[in-house]
Amino acid sequence: MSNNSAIPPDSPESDHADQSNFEFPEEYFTLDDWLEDYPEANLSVPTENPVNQANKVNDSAGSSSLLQRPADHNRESETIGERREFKERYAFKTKSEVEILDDGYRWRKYGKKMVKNSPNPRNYYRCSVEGCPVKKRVERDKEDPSYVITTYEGIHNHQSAS
DNA sequence: CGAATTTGACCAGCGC
DNA sequence: GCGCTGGTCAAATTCG
Repeated sequence: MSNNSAIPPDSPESDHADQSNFEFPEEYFTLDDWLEDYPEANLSVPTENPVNQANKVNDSAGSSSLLQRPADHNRESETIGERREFKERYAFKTKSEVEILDDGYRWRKYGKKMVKNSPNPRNYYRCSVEGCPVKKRVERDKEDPSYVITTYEGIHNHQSAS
């Protein structure tokens, strides 16, 4: 953690469940930032090259630029010998007390696992809507339990159902 | 009653 | 070849 300078003292977690105008907390990090703090994840996570991945970078006030659909982010992986199905992956680090942030979609927990990188368990969620290949991975920060790392994987192909 | 959640076990991939 | 970590599924349970 060396890129965070301004942390809002307020954490809207149970303020309101408005799926139509849902907004991510002001404090969040991109996958790139996440990998900076968790270089080990880069080794385990089959992500692409983090070098040209900085196309969705934000400066400080860009809050909705990351919330857009990752349509421009999907691309086939070709690289190294074996081609693997590239999947859209978005990691956000938010300051929340609860990991069940209502983002407008219904998530069904399908697994819990304890990772070695953190003393905290990692929760696996999946979209309750059939046909939605979207998966969500929620994990608490190993140093700051107040922070929650939410990793979205996939794209919703249906309207927000709640 | 139905759906969602829980925990445990199993499986797969990768490393050594 | 074996071990480890991570991920997923399944069955049982609980809540609404």
